[in-house]
Amino acid sequence: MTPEPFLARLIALGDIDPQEQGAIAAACGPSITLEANQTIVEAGEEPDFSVALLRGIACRVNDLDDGRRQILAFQVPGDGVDLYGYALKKLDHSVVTLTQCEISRIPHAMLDDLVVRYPQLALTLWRETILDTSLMREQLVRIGQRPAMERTANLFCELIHRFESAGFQGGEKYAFPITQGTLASALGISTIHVNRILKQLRDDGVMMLSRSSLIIKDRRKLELLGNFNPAYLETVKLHRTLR
Amino acid sequence: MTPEPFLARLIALGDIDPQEQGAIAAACGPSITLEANQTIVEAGEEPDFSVALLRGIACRVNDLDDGRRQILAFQVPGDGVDLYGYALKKLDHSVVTLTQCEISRIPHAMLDDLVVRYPQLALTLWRETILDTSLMREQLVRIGQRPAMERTANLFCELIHRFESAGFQGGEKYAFPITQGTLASALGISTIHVNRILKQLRDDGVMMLSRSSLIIKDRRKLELLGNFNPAYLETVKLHRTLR
DNA sequence: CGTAGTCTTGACATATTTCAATGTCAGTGG
DNA sequence: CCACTGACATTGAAATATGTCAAGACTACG
Repeated sequence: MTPEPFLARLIALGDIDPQEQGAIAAACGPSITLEANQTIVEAGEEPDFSVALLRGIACRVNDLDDGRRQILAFQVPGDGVDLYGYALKKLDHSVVTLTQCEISRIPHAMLDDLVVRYPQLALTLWRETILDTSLMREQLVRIGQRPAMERTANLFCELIHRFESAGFQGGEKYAFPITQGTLASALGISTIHVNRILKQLRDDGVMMLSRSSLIIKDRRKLELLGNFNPAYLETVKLHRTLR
Repeated sequence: MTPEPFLARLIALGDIDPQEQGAIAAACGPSITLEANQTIVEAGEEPDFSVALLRGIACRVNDLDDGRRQILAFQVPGDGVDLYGYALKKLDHSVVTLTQCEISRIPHAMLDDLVVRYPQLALTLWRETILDTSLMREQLVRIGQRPAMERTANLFCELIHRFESAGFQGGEKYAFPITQGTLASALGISTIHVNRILKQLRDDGVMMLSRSSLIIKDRRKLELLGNFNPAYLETVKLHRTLR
């Protein structure tokens, strides 16, 4: 029942004392397992709970009427995937699983209680939603300013970095059962173009994305190609505390 | 000294009682006037205050080392332009003025006090940052999924909508002293292409963007071209309260 | 063993960028 | 009042990146 990855993340984000940790743990519902390609929460809903991702990869998506889909952000274990729904109530985008996932629900009523009793905790949850926004800003720069190759390489740099922060020390091989079509929705380019870019990365000995694993051959070169600067991922370490 | 537009926005966003309103008003520093193209806060800084925009148009930007610039969001009067800096401390992007602006600073120390004393206010400020994120998500869809014409029309639809919400009932003419180069940075296309799109919109009798004003000839057509659905802007009306 | 989903590749169409030249306008100082 | 300047806008032509279409190959799974 203990939602470790989520707790670990909050502790990394804020100065949470044992009492607060206990309160959070108590607020988290039992772990639920979902298959790949299932909707965790859907745009337009007004759920009375928020969700923490404990295992697996999910993503936030915004769908247009005509079927176009933009992936806004990938989510890794420990992320609060719809905390924004707590402050906002009505969801303006969906969260769906990309692999099998394990999640835990946190009733909004419990959060009401927590934020009133523990201002520091409220601030930390607030910070979690803001860091999420940080990723989205970076995604915006990626899609708005970087050409396809740089864009793709840059995204993989971020993902590797985040996998490591979430505790996967893959070395050079990572489990990554994500289709090229999914990558296309994230990168804002066509599936076929994703394929071409991946081929080039493969041919150039930079990385290989096969069926369900990602193999990094030359991380240095990948970071160069992606013009990657991890500064925005390290902001995590800097934060204010009310104590 | 009263930061009306900002107060008005918070009241619209949350259930703020008179005592809380007074506390916010007291926390806001004197109004400061800035010229166009000045930096309000800069990425990398760790300011000890946050800023509310009272008059004028500003934008959040993320600059790359090599000079590329992505505009993340436009800001209109009433917006809190760097509240995220309160929760995060170290800024990961800059905010710059696009026109002459009037701002007010709110010391973080005051905010510390406010969020501890008034949980409802903390939630409202949190919500303000989240709504900001909503706009960024929409920007992401715009840039990732919409071709240049739709993208441009869609952005103008959003801007008009927000100008109106902020109290400008222009009818068909809006003050909009924004250069095509700025629009290009926001839209993720080249300045020259922006020019071509604007020409087409002009030739088709949809809208005209001249020196410093925006004239909407056929709003219906603009919304059609932009595939505009204002749902995400209306989320504002739905929110939870701790009372 | 077939089927469905994904991946791969090539040829071609289109959108967008880049380059280069010219035009417009507001402000400035003679 | 006029010439000059600098920032911005406009346009065309050529180059490039990316999308679309079509066909075949691979793989997992029933």
